[in-house]
Amino acid sequence: MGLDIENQAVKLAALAHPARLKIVRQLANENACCVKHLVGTTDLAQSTVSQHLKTLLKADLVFYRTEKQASWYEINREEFSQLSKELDLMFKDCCKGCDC
Amino acid sequence: MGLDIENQAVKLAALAHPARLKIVRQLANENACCVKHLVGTTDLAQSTVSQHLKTLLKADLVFYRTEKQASWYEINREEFSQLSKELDLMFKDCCKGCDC
DNA sequence: ATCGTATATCGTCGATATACGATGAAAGGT
DNA sequence: ACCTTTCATCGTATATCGACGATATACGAT
Repeated sequence: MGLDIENQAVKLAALAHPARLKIVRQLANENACCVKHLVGTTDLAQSTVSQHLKTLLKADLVFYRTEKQASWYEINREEFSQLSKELDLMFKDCCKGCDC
Repeated sequence: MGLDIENQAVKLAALAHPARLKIVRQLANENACCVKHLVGTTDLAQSTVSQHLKTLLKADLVFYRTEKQASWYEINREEFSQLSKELDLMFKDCCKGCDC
């Protein structure tokens, strides 16, 4: 059971921006970060970072929880793993409809 | 030597559209297709398909050659392989700055 | 109650993306 | 020479993205 093509496109689009890639790397390194910390590691306004996080959240690439007055975003490794595998299969799938 | 973050974003953006994902799958299955054939497998105008192919070409995800009056686009498996690997590393890279 | 901190959302605006039809170039066939 | 096929590019209309500042919300501290 793979992702449908629309869902794949949403996830890929969520990653298709340098700022969001940086955020994802940061999350991968620290597992979870609050927004203020991510604002510190990028040179973007807080509202812009929140917007990027919303994009990642909608694509299910991160988890979200609040703790006290802070919001914590955590990387969703399962989804990354699946996306990576599907990308790998995508270009290897050279034999649909033939016998090799 | 990995791709820089801008290049990663360009490649991911090139894949972040259902029509281009379908085109890529078609190319993966048949290795190479001419434009007319790809127009037949999508429900888009020929000019739109050409535009999508240009996007994939700029991201180095496909090769291009002309043969007779046709243009052939071929999947670049090397680039897909690298992108897939980097995506895989991205979310696994939990240990930058520690010893594990 | 008020203040300060952390975050989300809104409104705006320029830039980019996406779709189409029209047009033109290249090459093959008659 | 002329027509057809195949494709790229241009022009245009519309939608979405990406950035910011301003504002709203939530909550802990004083």
